Amino acid sequence: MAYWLFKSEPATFGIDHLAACDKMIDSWDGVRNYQARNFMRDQMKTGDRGFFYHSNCAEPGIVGMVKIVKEASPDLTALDQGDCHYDPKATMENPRWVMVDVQLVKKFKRTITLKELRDHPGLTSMTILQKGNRLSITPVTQTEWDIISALV
DNA sequence: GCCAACGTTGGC
DNA sequence: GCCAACGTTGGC
Repeated sequence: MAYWLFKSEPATFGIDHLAACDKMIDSWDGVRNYQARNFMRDQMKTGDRGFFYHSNCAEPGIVGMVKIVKEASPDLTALDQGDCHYDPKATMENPRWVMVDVQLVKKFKRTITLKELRDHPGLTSMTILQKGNRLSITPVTQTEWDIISALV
């Protein structure tokens, strides 16, 4: 089983949005970055776990845990001209982008803040903490997962 | 294939 | 709102 970190802006789609979904399941669509797409397409398996991270907000940090309940499938929002993630280069034959379905496992009682993550000596090599990192989906190691889980 | 210009991300 | 860092685009 692998571990991941899913970044999202709470103003657009936060953990409470996921909690409000039917069975607390939603498609992680709208990803328009090849590296992030490839993680979903090539590596994510049903049963994998992920942290839910809030970015671009007053208190950035990890706010909960999700699991993958459906592996990669075409992200059809790319074909929808009315969707804000519409991609004119996507076609039925080659949808170009994929999504996975995630289910909320747990909303944490508090936010594990970005500062807290940065200050932890065991997390210095975490991808999300590297300078200039902007990927919305990043792998998390077992060690990082365990450390962060213990902070909750 | 190079690379300048541009758009986006995201912490602060 | 600022701005550093990065990805994408498109002319050549």
